[in-house]
Amino acid sequence: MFRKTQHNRIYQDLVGQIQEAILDGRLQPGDKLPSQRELVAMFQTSRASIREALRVLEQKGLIEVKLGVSGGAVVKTADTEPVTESLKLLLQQQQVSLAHLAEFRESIEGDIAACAASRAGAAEIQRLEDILAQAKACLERADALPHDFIRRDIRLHIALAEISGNPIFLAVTKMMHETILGLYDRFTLRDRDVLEENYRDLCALVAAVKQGQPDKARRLALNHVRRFNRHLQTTPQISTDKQLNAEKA
Amino acid sequence: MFRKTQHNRIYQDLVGQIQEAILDGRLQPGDKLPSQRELVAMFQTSRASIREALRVLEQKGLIEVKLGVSGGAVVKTADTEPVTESLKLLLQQQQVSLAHLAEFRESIEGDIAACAASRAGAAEIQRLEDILAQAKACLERADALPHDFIRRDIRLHIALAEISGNPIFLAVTKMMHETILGLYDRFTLRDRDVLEENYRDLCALVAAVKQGQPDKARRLALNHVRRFNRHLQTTPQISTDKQLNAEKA
DNA sequence: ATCGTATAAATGGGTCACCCATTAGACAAA
DNA sequence: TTTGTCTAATGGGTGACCCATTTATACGAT
Repeated sequence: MFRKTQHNRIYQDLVGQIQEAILDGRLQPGDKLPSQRELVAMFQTSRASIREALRVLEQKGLIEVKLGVSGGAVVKTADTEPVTESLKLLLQQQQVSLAHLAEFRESIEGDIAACAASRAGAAEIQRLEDILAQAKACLERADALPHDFIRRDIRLHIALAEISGNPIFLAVTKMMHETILGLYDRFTLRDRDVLEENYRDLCALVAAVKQGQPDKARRLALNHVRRFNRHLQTTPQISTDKQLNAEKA
Repeated sequence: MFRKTQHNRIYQDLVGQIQEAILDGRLQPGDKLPSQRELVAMFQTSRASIREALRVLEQKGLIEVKLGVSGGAVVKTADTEPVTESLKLLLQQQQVSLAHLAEFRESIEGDIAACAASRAGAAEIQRLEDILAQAKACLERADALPHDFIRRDIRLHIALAEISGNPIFLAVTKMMHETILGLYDRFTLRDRDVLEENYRDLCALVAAVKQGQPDKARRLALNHVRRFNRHLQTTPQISTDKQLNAEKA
């Protein structure tokens, strides 16, 4: 029937107006907003309110604020980072288990690989092979940490998501791997055998992408993820701070 | 090699500390943060910095700030809203198309249905059938709007995601449908035929879940999504403000 | 002329002392 | 019991102010 009375907090109004200008295209990426003191004059409000609005716009990923003379708020190009960030928060709050992540990953990684296989050009394939070469170097150098290899592994999956051309795949992939990486410390994934097996999986996957075989790429990616998930399940798990906190309570 | 010197803006430190407390579980949903003036004393900083931090946390969907005595910042329960919000921003900046959403949805909706089919108990099936009954009523009542049916359609998909038992499926499903719903106004999806076809799809899908046939459920869900996506592609699209502005420029 | 250095100016970051509107609860009046 | 009023605590908002960073410019030594 009736709705709650609106408490128009000033900064919300400012955020709305500036956001609208950006989405309308009146403000293009790269454009500089007026200085805070000018905005104070334009909007007839206080600097504190202006700055609260800028903080929110910054958090939304719409602007970037730089320091010093000729600094100020600049409109950013759209990016998946805010989506990734909030997805991560959501997952961390809902106490998502590795099993959940694994199941979800099995659901999409194959399709990402298939998309990438059908859309990759020469430049994209070169990029994948560069990452593969780096990963190989990590395996062969005696002083390289397992962590270094894993970073390349993740970079390759993110590259595949980028090649897929679908920003949702990209955002979700980043979210998954950042979340998994945050859980890595809990696992002692140090077996050289496992890493080398991973590497062979990736080589085969990139080869399928190179040959433009979506179905083969999908199958290989799925097997890769499944094998990886099995390793996670059988690897001893180290307690996290969070769990320790929960036990204390 | 080197990283940019850190400009530890105070509010970022505050956001980090409070966010960490929430993610660690030291602050539970419903818990009240100290008042702004108390936080000033605790963190030895100014109220403006405190408030900038609260604005950011609010934007992240971690807290909610209420007015008046016994008001203040309260830890919120996790929600998909921030993800949806930033995804919508990406969409409006034309970085994500409906085709991207459709592709992503085809990638996971089948697996969600399959999970649900293998995990649904009697109570869950009853719930699905209740929603189906409501949807049927929406089709039969002359005064029901297409919008009402679509809301039931969405609720059924969300229920399936809940039954799947995987919070990532749930979060992603909510995100997808909230985003799609936001775009509905651009489409004239008013054909009764389309809605009834949708309804038959859902009936078959629920039946497969009831019979505990994951593969059949997966196939039906996938066909349902594909057919829906085809309708979106062939339905006349209504221009948005942004496109009108772009044409003017 | 060239190079380095000091200086000035503009910017965002941050603090402080205030004041106002909202709200819950205590309490009095009807 | 109901209604109105007062009070205190809270978040919202403001303006004056100072500081650190950054860039352009002026100026001086070579």
